[in-house]
Amino acid sequence: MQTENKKVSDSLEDYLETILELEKSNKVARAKDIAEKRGVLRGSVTGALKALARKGLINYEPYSYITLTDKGAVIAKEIARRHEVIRNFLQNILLISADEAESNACRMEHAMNRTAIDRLVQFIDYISNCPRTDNEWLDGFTRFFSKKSPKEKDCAACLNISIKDYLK
Amino acid sequence: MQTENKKVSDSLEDYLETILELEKSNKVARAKDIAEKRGVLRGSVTGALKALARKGLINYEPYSYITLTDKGAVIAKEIARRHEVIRNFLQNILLISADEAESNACRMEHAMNRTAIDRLVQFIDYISNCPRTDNEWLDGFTRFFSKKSPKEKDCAACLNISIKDYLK
DNA sequence: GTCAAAAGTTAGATATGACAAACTTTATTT
DNA sequence: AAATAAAGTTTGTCATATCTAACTTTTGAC
Repeated sequence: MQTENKKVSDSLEDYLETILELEKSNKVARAKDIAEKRGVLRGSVTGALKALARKGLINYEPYSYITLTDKGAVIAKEIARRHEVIRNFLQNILLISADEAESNACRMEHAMNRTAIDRLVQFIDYISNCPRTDNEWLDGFTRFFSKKSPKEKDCAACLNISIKDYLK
Repeated sequence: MQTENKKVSDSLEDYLETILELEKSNKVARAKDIAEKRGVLRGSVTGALKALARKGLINYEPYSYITLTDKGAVIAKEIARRHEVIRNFLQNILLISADEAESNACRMEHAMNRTAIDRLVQFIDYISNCPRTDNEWLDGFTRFFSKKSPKEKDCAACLNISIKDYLK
């Protein structure tokens, strides 16, 4: 099977991600479920499946169910990882609503490359582990963008809370 | 002039952004310069210009130079703002190289909506103003992802530096 | 086992966006 | 002002991605 190695389009990346999700929930993916999840018609799915099969990313024969090849699974998991990292950042650090975080992540996952995602992971990790950026700090961000308290309070006192917490 | 109000595609958004940049540097945009900046052929630009004119986003007559309409300028500036916010975040907070920050921002600017961008602006603002997340903290992030010092030092001492700085 | 429904495929249409190459208009050189 | 170069346009082609509607295969109810 001669596989095409050209870049996978955003659309095909989405199909791979959807197939991975269906494999997880249903063992196997069917065209109808892919169409439903992606919000396209069944007819559109067939073309995408042919393209993915040509590239060696899915196991597919007409009228069969669909599974990811090893190569396809690598890409699907990478996209799913990006999605989750971005969603988590938007929702838990930027404190954006779940819906908005989800829809932005869906688009951003195709726009950020590995370098950017990996560094974002480290950034989230750093924020989560550095005592400076603890819950006090995140709560401060909520106040900051809610403008509930336009003037900031005593920052030294705030910092001291974290020192005490850390020393405990 | 009957203008189409459908959503502006990523590609057309890029054209608007490019035209804005050329207006800034050259007063006016010409097809050849747009083609160069966007890395497409001159022939491709003509089609895009027609589409933008149909939507009432640029002033354009065949063989003329190009300027943004008020409506086009609003969109162009919004895209340029997104680009700059994202680039700044990637480069100055995530500490990604200028090149990588730029190329990621180019793609992400189409993927993030206003809600996400506005909150990111506030986040950058908060980081820049909270004494907890000062230069000490950013330096710590560099060490963190460089793994130059796998074990963290005394966090209480580190926090104290910021308190002293803040009280000065 | 038959047959209808569900799932899947095919074919033709539309829309976008880019390319190449020929062609036209505008600008520049002399 | 004519010739030439540069800029802009047109036309035809290609690739992607979707839809609609007709058609085929598979599945499940009976």
